[in-house]
Amino acid sequence: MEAKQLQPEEQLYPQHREPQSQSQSHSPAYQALLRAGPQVRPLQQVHAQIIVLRKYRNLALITKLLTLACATGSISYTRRLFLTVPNPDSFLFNSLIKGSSKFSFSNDAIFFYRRMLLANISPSNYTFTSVIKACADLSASRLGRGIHSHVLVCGYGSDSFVQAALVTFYAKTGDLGVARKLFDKMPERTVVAWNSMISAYEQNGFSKEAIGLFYQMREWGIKPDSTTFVSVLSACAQLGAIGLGCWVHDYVISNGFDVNVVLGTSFINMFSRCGNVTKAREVFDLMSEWNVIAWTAMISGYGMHGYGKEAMELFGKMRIHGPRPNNVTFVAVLSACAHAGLIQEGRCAFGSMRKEFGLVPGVEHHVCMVDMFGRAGLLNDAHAFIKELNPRELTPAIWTAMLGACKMHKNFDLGVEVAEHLLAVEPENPGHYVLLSNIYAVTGKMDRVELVRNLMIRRGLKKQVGYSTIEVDQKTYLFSMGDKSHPETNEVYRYLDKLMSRCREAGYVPAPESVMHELEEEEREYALRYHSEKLAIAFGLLKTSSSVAIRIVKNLRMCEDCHSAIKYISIVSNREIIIRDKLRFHHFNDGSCSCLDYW
DNA sequence: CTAGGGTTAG
Repeated sequence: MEAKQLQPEEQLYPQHREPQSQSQSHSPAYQALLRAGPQVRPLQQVHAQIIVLRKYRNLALITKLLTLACATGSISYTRRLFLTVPNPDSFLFNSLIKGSSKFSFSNDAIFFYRRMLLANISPSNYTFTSVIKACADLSASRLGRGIHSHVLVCGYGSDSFVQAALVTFYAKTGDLGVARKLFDKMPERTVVAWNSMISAYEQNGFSKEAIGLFYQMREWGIKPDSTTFVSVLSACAQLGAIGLGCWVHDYVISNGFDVNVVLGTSFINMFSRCGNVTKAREVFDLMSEWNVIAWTAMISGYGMHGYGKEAMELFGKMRIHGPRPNNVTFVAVLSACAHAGLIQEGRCAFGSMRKEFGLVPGVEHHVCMVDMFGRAGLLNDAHAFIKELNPRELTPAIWTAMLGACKMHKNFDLGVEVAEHLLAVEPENPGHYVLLSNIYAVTGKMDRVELVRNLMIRRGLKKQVGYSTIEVDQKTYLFSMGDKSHPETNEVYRYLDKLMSRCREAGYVPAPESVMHELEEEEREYALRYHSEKLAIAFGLLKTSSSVAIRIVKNLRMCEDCHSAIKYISIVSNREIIIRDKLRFHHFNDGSCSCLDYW
């Protein structure tokens, strides 16, 4: 073995002397471990020396070796090492469980936890925090709840660290209510407890609740930290709440917070998703450290605004100065190409994934490629691309992208064929019914539309409800079609009617009824006039001064008629209107849209 | 001698 070739004494007693305090508190073997750091080969060498020097009964030494082994990412080495320890103590178990849950070896964390119980060693609050995190990461609901009762039996029910971990666990297993109950009953709520609960809401899509809790936290006089802001900014990004997002930015700057790479990336994401990609770039340029996530966030920001050239320029810089792009980076790059019609660049980037970066393209990348060809009207290229794929790679997502292209470029024969295939393999997805009925409607086959609609009803499926949000004075208002719950509903509808008649005077021609058919009964009453984005725009024009842009976030894609109407609204109201739909941004100004009708 | 909870990109 290695150890025979090495000269252990030399390794363990280096030429230079360590500082006194260090050499007093750490044995030479321990120092050797520290020098080796989290790298498998050096660790194995020190391990061999520990065996040669017969120090393998020193549990402190073995514990450090184990945690370092875990940190290398080699869980198999860690496991083998663990099995050689004759009598592990509680310290060793705690370190091991902590390490494996921290480095996402959740199953192993639970395995070690079980071994700990089998060895008759009582778990402590340290043990529980780690093992609960492992359960959270695995969404191991039953196991986690079992461990929760174990926590209570062992008397750690009111430990604030264990409680924070439990809040996160319940949030990740979908029990938001239980998480909130735990949070409410905490004897002392640390900033971490607040962060856990705010993130719990945000991660489950309850952005408004997350922001509400943030305001409550302020009322309680708890100072937020950068982790708080990461979650709050994520919520802002989801809602398009740029007012609050800017407030956070000012707060962070004026309170001298360090904008680390995580917080910086949150700002980039928030500003991009709230429609201000210039500001996102400013944050990017001011950061002092950039990881692959930060680069990807910025590229993706350009992409969703249709700034393909800027996205590719930044990607070019990343290739020279930045870290290795990963699969997510390529999703951002390829979708930027798709939204900007950069076919050649897209092909080239896709080809480089394997050749230059050793990355295997996945479903998401294939979808981007089909989407890119499809949008550009290159249906043959899209189809050819699909035919090149492995049969097992032909997921519904690929066909959905193809179907979208067929609808966009009015290739009905192929579209119907693809849609029927999709209906067969994913009968539970309402989106497919909607697209198929759209295709029938545009060809005037209204009897088929009715057929699809009835099929959908029989199968108990409901179309996703469209809604739009707008932020006024740092408050977010939500509008959906036909919803009249808003106190100023009548005013909004009246104003919208006036607005639309001015648009018609300016030359706007509404789409024919057949194109605008709706699948659900109640929606048929409200014709195209009342799609949610129009309501939100009307509200925004009523409530804001003429100097600010109207910013809307919509959960679905905009329909063609709204897209055309909003161009006219931007003329007659003389306002910049910025809409983020499900896929990308549309900046309307003076009668034209930044997407150049390419969407 | 050794250890502690929460957060980020499509």
